Amino acid sequence: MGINLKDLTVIKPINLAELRGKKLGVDAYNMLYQFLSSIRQPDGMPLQNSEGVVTSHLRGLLSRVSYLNSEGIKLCFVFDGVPHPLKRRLLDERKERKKKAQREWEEALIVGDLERARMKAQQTSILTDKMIDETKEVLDALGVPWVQAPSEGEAQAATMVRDGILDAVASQDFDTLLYGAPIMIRNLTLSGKRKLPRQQKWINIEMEKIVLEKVLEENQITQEQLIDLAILIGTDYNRGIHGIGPKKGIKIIKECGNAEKCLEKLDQQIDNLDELRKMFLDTKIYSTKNVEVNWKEPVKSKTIELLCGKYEFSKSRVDNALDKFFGPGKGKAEQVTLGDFK
DNA sequence: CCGGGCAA
DNA sequence: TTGCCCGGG
Repeated sequence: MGINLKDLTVIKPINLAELRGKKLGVDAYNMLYQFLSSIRQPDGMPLQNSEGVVTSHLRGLLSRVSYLNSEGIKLCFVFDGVPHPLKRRLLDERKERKKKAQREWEEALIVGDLERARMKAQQTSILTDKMIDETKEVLDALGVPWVQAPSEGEAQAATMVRDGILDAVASQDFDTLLYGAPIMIRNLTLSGKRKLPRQQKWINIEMEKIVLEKVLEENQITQEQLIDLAILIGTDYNRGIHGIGPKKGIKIIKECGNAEKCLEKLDQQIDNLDELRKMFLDTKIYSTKNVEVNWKEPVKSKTIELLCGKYEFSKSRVDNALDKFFGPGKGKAEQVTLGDFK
């Protein structure tokens, strides 16, 4: 789930109005996974149609997309392609953790501990290729564009922002900054409330804007140093140096200048250092060039056929969502905000 | 996660 | 209006 760069980032709270008229590249996997894991019943079961086809991801997608669209925010979904081989270790670890969570979910159900059951169920979430295909089909029906990245979606999205095709990348993951996305948006949600795991507490979640240039400026480091720092802390693609977190990491990278010198000083080693850097730095290698994105009106009949027919959503819910693409709110899209968005 | 419904 | 709970498929 990326690295924790929160301590080093300059976070600016942002509201929906500031995003009006903006084109956002959505880290599709990131968003769908959140839906799949959180839209669940008390016992932990996801939503499904009468044939047992899971629909939580589509349920979340419909409300998120329609709402943001009614606010004049244009989304372009960016899907992950083939993961870099160095990610294998992480993916295998995740798979094991999910197996364990599956067992614990079943155990919690037997004991009747619903809260624990739900929590464990969330951890079992696996976004399948089928779900990804279903999502693309629904997006097509809604007229919402999507892009298939050859490798990491975040690299693709970052490139599109740098190329001026999009305004920002929407993701929870700070990796987005490593890929050089000039602007990222976190917590692209509607209601600001979220339940804290294991606790009765609710906290307010605000949308956040993070400008890469400001992060570098604030820490007095270069993009290359940010990447080296992340590698020292540990990324999805490599284990970090034990005892080095954001705090010690920033200190030592500024002191030594680059990862090699840090490693020398710490008498440590990191495999594939150059390959890791290349992946974050030469993003274009891992992105498709000349992609085009177009926003269209939803095809109502197709949307209803899919969501109400195949997935058995209620007609009123789908109608309501579709209205947000046409109804009174549509005018908001025209009130494009000016300025350089920084 | 989010919207609708209903209570305060 | 605001807050909380529930159901969604």
